[in-house]
Amino acid sequence: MLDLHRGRILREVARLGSMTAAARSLAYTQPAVSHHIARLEAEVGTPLVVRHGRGVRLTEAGRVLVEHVEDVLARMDDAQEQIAAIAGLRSGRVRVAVFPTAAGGLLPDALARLRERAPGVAVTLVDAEPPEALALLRAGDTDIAVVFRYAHMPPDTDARFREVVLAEDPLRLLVPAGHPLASAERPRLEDLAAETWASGCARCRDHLRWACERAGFAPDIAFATEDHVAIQRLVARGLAVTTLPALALGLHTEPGVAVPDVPAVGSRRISAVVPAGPRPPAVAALLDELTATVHDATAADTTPPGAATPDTAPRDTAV
Amino acid sequence: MLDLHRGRILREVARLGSMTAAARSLAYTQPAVSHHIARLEAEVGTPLVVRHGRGVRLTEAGRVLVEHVEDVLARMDDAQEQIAAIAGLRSGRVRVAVFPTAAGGLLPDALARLRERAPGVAVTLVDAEPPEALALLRAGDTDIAVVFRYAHMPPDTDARFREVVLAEDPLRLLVPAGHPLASAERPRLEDLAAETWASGCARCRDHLRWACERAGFAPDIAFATEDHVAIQRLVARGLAVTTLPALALGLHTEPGVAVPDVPAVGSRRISAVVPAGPRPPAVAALLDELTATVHDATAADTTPPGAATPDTAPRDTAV
DNA sequence: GGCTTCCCATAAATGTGGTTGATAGGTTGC
DNA sequence: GCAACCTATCAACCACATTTATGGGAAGCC
Repeated sequence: MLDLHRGRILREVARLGSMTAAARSLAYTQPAVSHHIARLEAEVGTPLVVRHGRGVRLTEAGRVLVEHVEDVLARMDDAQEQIAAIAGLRSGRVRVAVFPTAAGGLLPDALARLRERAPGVAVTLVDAEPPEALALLRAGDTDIAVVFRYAHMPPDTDARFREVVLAEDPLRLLVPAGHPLASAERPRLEDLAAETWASGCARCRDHLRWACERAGFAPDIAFATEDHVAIQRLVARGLAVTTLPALALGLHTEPGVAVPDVPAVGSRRISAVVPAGPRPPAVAALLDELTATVHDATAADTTPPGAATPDTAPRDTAV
Repeated sequence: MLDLHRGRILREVARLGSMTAAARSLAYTQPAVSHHIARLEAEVGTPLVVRHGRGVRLTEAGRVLVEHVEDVLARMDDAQEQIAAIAGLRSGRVRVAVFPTAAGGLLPDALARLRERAPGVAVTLVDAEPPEALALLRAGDTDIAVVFRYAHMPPDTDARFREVVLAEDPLRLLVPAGHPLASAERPRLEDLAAETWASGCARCRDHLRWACERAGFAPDIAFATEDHVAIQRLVARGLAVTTLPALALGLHTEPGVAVPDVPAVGSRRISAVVPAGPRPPAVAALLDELTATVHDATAADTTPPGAATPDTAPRDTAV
């Protein structure tokens, strides 16, 4: 059996062309290196190096061996790295800051999967709207920020972080059951413009205004609440119409509201933002489970036909 | 650095599901195996096995490591096999630099024999006059230099190399057919001195001048060409006389030239020069076949009675 | 050519690490 | 609850790797 330790010494001899230099490089004495090479040669039964001027050159057999050793050493490094990742999952910690809807609609499933895969990882979760979540991330007070961004909002480019796109969350139109729009195949603009609107958080309101403006009217927004149950109940009572992300709709659908079978009226992009650079194993694992969760969910879910996953597999992009 | 030896022990533990069984299988004691696993775990910083009923099971980290170890062990076996192939002449490479006459008169037969004995050995051949061949050898750009040396040339003593004498190549006198000297049993000095001479390479010319001077005259050298066919044709046309090594004469004998049955007018020593020290198997094999080739050739060949192999069997001597 | 410098090979002494044998603790199955 | 079996730990022994010391050679530089 060839000893990898000796193989590494041979590699160093090959690289430096001298046993003495290899000894220096490896913090050995020269006779130690000499001895190891001799042992290696005895084991394989053929010369591996020949003296050449000052120093030594490899024979063909030596070159062949070094080539294999190179690959093997790289492979062992891989193994060690992989094990370190697993070891990290044994005692890791992840802090997640996540906007409320995802805290209910995405994280529980992802965390359950993580618990199964890495029971030792301790997860703490705080809910925070995207700006606050990113602030926490910048301050180093969270490891992952799960955020969303509407199309009209500019992506802030901060090279210190990476955005992993998780899903496109389509916006559905919500009207009271029995409302004329409930059965309309294509809502007419003037009908929408005549409605009273309810809306959620500040960013959602901004988006609603932006989208309506682009369509050619200014919505009459009479109600504003971040609670998606409350907002649905306002609709159910016939007080307003609204738009709601499919994710929120999946958490709770109030009786008395109708979701017209019309194309999505827009969408928001849900992403996980993490610090750039190497990720601690626990963080990488939770990211994995997050992407896997949304992938499984959208694959199984046929209700929201506009609910499109990103065209390509979730990939890292500069924020 | 992960020790492959321990990796193999872990593999056996994984295979058999028990340290005791692995110890039996590897002819170790149980504590030895236990100790090795513990060391391995200390090195990677995470448990690799967990007790499970009677025996042990691998953790995920353990499974990952075993997987890598399997591949690495296979790879090391490949390496050993490949080296064994080189050592066993089933593979390998030899580079030969050889002077032109020997490239035609010696190498083809020797290489054919080598091919038969070691079909896997790849040979590359370049022709080079002795000084260039030795330069290639010194630079490490060839494994064997086949060279010749006239008696008047001093052997250069370079302890880094070994000279294996292959043959003494006698110089034959060549005259036009029908020439008075063609039938002379002993050419008279004044007849030779009166002739016009042709000669080959620079070293051959030097030797001709040196030999003639020793005999007591200065030759009139009118023609110089390294091509031994050209030189023979000059003789055949009656333009000159010359000397030619028997080896060259064996390659081609031009109609119209006569080789007087007189003692050889000198000789050159043909040698193979190789780096001192242990020889790669393929190099040693080609050296063998070279000596065997000249031995067989001179044994079978009765035409040049003066063509003497060295008194002793070819042996290594410092150049 | 003689000198210095650098490199490899070998031999003996030393220290670290592997192996062994004995033993204790824990789990399974009857 | 007992017996069988397996792993963990400890101390002693042994082997091997490494070091220190030394000699021989080759390369480069006056």
